[in-house]
Amino acid sequence: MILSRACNYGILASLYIAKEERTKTGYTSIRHLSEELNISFHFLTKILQTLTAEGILHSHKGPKGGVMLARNADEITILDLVYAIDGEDIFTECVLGLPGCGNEEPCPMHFQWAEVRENLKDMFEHKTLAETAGEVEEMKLRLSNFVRGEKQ
Amino acid sequence: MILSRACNYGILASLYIAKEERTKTGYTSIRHLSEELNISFHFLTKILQTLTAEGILHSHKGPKGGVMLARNADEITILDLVYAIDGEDIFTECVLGLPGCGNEEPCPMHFQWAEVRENLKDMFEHKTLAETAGEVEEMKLRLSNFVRGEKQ
DNA sequence: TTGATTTAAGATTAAAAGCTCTTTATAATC
DNA sequence: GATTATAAAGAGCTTTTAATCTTAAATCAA
Repeated sequence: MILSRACNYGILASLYIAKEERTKTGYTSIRHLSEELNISFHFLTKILQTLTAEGILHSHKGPKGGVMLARNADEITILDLVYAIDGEDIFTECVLGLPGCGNEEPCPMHFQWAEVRENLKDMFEHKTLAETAGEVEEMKLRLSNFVRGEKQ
Repeated sequence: MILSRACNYGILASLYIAKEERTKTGYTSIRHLSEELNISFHFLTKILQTLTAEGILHSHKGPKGGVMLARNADEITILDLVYAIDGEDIFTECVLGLPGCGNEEPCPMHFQWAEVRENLKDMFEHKTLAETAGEVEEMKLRLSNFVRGEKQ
């Protein structure tokens, strides 16, 4: 898998929050997110703690607490989430795992891989939460881990 | 990491074998491969067993034994190795990890990801061992896990 | 001010990936 | 035949990732 499971969950949850915030204000509880998306509550809590620490979300304890986007949804990209959770390694690592691979000491796939990798990065960078959450709503795209029919 | 470590090692070893076979015939011992590439002998043995079982390599026990390419080097692509070791999952999996994601029930990144993924697959498919091993030799590209100067 | 609700934090467990060790089977050479 | 070199096979250890459990801290509302 190209992204870690934590990163998958972090993206799905952030998209869900962005979608909610199109019509309501205030915090979204992690319990609610975990139920809607079918993600373990405690695991999701940890992931969202990371996003909070990275300044992408705000959190609030107590009743009516939860998390919300710390910036405008069109100022947060999927790339921001990937960086926050998985780091930037996937955009710098050698595809054959050679330490120190780069333009100076390239592995046999370095230049081709660098191109694909750049496309991947562009893809993540051009997807804002605002735009993507909009698509999710208009096109009724999936966000949850449920398979068709299994709950909603 | 996009490919497993086992897959990295399998590719590096196969390229080394292809390079050797440009000038010599017969088997290349796994011990030799593991020393040249700085890869654990037992681990590499297992990986190459898989490639042998998949019909990509031939093996031979006893003195002067080892492994050799089972087909002509221009008839083996890096994609063949990836399929044999990691399977085809990375070319079918959802980038957000949603089960059953596809054209019918797409996740919010499905179509963009499908494109990047196809580029990645093309990249692996167009790299034959013959061509790549040639480049390694002509351009003195790296194959081993050693960092510069550490043995060479 | 007490109780309920919620995130924070850290310890623990489970599963997967990566790696090592030992033994066995086979083949070549002397 | 005995010895040595080699791959095959499988058991088992280590590290990383994923997930769970427990307790603490903060906040709100009655």
